[in-house]
Amino acid sequence: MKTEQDGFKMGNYKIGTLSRRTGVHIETIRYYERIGLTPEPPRINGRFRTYDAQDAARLNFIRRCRELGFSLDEIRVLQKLAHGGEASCAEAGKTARHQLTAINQKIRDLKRMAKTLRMLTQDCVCDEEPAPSCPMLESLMSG
Amino acid sequence: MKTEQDGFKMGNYKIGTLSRRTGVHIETIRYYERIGLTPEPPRINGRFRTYDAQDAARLNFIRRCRELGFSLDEIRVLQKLAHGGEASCAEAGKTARHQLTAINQKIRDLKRMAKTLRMLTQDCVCDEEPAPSCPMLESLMSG
DNA sequence: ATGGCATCTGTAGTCACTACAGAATCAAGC
DNA sequence: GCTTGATTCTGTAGTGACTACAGATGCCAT
Repeated sequence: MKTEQDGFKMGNYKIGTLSRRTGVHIETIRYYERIGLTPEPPRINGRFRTYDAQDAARLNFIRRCRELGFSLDEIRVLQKLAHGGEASCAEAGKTARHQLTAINQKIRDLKRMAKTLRMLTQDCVCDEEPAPSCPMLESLMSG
Repeated sequence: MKTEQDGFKMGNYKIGTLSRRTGVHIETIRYYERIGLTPEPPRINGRFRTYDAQDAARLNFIRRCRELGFSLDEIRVLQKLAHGGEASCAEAGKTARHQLTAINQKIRDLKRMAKTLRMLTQDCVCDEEPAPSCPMLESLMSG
């Protein structure tokens, strides 16, 4: 039976378990700590980091924000807002809409790139009838 | 009237002019040279780099490829292909189609991100009626 | 001769990780 | 109790594609 000892409280776990539970790499967890995005956790015997459910929740929050394309600096802000009362919500909404605008711009850019690539690869029929020079590469060189 | 002297041939120019003509930053031009993407140009008095129209064409090729999302390593390959005869065209086409696939995947990812953000910011009506906690941040923390 | 650009080299910073090396410690089986 | 393998530790360096200096030198016009 598990008991409290060595500063290891019930329900706490080490970095490997936290990593498995959140899907965030161990090195990334330590990296977040190093840059001050997450707090320094207590240690067992002054050595092994220990985490609890709250740490896992915070890390999941960070992971989901990353999946939405927020930068670590933006996540720093969002984390503060998450504990900041009423005024925070409007701020958070602003940050999110700003991010949405940036993403939409990226989508437009990528669509333009895809369109150009489709045209270039359409011109490039060298698979069927080998030419002395490639129309695609020509186009890239002189376009 | 301009004449040839000090190893500066007619029609050649220095890095600043090349930068202005291609829209590639001076530092980036030197960076490309350092990593061996472009050849080392001759120097005036063993000091100032000199370029000609061919260098400008190569740099424009690189810039256009970058605008299409190719990595510098891919561009290295494409450059070789551009001088490689018939077999090269099929190779170049393959590289381009590969790049197109990657871009389409990125577009899908970004669309998913945008959709989630739209939903989150829709929930977040705090601008109109301030709530004690933000639905968007709640969702990010527990979703 | 002087002032103001342009260019030079070399190094370090950016972002968000990722990948080690080398040491220490833990956990489980015998 | 001992061994073996997994885990964790610290610290540093690498990635990609630049970007930003510092400090020196040189070119050109007035």
